[in-house]
Amino acid sequence: MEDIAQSAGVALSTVSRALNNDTRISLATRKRIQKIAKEMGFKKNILASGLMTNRTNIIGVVIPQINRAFFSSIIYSMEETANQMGFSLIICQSADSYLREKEKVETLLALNVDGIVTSIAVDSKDMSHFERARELGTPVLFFDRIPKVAFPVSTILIEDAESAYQGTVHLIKQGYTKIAHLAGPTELHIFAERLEGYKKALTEYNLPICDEYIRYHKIMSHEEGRDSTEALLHLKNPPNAIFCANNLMAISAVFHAIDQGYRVPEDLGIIGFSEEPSSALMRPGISSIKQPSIEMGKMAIEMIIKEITAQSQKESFDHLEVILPTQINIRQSSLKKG
Amino acid sequence: MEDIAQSAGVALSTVSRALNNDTRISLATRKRIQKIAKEMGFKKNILASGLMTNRTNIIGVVIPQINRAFFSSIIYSMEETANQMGFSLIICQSADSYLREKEKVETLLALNVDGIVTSIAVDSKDMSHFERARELGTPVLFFDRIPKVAFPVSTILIEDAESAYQGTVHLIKQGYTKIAHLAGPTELHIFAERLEGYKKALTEYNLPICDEYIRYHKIMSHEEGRDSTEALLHLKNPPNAIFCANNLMAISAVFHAIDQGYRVPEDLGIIGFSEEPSSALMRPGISSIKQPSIEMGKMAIEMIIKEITAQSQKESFDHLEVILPTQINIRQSSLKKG
DNA sequence: TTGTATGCGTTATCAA
DNA sequence: TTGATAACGCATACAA
Repeated sequence: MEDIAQSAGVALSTVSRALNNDTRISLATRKRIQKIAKEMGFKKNILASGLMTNRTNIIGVVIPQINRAFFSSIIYSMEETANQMGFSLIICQSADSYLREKEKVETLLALNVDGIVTSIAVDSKDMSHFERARELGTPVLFFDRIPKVAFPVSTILIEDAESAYQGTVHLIKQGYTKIAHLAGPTELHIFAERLEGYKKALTEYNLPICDEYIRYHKIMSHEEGRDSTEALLHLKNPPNAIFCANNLMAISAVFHAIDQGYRVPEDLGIIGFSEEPSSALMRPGISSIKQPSIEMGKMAIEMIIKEITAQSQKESFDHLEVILPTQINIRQSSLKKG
Repeated sequence: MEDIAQSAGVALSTVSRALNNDTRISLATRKRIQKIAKEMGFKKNILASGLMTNRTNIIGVVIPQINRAFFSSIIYSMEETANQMGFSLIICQSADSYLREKEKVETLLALNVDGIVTSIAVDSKDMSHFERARELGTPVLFFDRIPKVAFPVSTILIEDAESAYQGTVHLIKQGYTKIAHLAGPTELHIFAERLEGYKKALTEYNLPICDEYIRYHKIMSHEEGRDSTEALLHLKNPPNAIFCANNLMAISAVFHAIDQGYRVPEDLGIIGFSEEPSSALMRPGISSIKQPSIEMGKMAIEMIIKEITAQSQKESFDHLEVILPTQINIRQSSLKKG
């Protein structure tokens, strides 16, 4: 910057102001200085700038694991949105560990990120790390996996209970009478909700809620899905449909059943929650409740930036609790009636 | 830090040294200061620190698009590795646009990242932005999609040509005689290599290289794969096997062919390059050449950190050109002989 | 082993 | 409208 000042014959502070488009500097010199800066290939040091302004234009993102279709789609959308708005993203994985989540949040705060957007770990014991962020004046936003306890920040969710209800009702209406559920870890709000939606549908249609039809999973991996499907099919009174709390388990269930000689959807109807890119491509196509991951990512970044902006201008900001609708994509795997 | 200094009754600089574990400070006071710092919940401002040290412990990653199985798996592995080594990752998408890639690199440099790890965009015209990084002393590493022109940085590749050759030979040995190729954009080194490997196999086994059997794609999306498969199957002399340069097109090809009444693998054998998580789960299982994405991500981060470390200690560093082996996973989609 | 003083690159304050 | 200078939070050369 000093070189520019010399070259333009002005003071350092003038250069700074000109580059920040400060209207107090005459348009003429502003343009002139900006031109020189460009010629000299000047790029301002955001660290130094951030030291004074307390703004880095970096948003920290903490998610359990990036290489899952839902999260990678969210991150895709977040980065696209952040890019458009002039922000960068530091992305961290908690690996579903409370301790690591906590460390990551500390690191993000040490890096002076402008805000933190997160989907919490399964075993997050308390929210002290996020409270600390708020104390330091760093906005926090939760999406998808939000804390069960109320917390004064914005949240973005989908209609988990309602969607699970709809998915189960769909199975019932297709004529399936014995419906099992591959559940996620119900410590997490979203999976508890999905379980509730499933139960509500059964109750409403006078079907019994049968404990051995409900299986809980921690990782919700292919292996877990396969093993649970195996177990269900070996019951004395096996189910004829399965509602899965994620999509990977649904895929496992479909193809494990087929491998065992069952016909899908005739003998066993299956619907999953959330989609893989290939869900629609494979045969049978996997029915699923599609989460609006693109919208969710976009909205999360837009909301946190709004809060960041409000905060740096010392305006008040009302936290929002957004609930996004899902879309139920019925494919062959649950179409008994065709 | 000043508060700590007061509380400990020492000078600011002593605190700084103690927190950095400088051995010139006696172990006793070091421990004492560190304890006080922890009690006071002190976290050093990495921005301010980076201003002096020129180290941020942030690595910039620029990839075309994050929500693709290969890249999200790489990023997963990179973040895991970076986390272990005390680094954070800023992740940017180029969306396969030269301009955006260039802007992103500029931003990363303005943020004083310690290094840049990247897989270049399809239409990257020149490498001036990466040259600039090098001029500024910021190490650069290319993986997977590397520039065609030589560039004095480390690179990590897989055996593209050899793997494509092996995949094609596999099809030939299964008894397929008319083998098509769904190619990627050959502006990119890796896809040019895959095409060459395919051609080499045909030549070696005295099969003709037939222009209408080779189809080029830019996005390599599901739609492109489906349309190309459709076109191939409508040829007067249609192929009886397809080697695909990515996996999404392979999945599209398999299920489009099945939908059209072809039997896979009997009528049409298909093998893809790179895997989706569900490749092994679906029926037929999709044969594919598995890229070692986890190893690649790990190695990329380890190598760039080595270079960063060498650089900050002003040691010399020899750039490496690593080539990783692939693994060919034969599944039902290409097993004509069973 | 510790303290003092200065610098990193930028923005903000105050004066001109 | 511009300039001089302090300040941001930390690290380091030099002095003690």
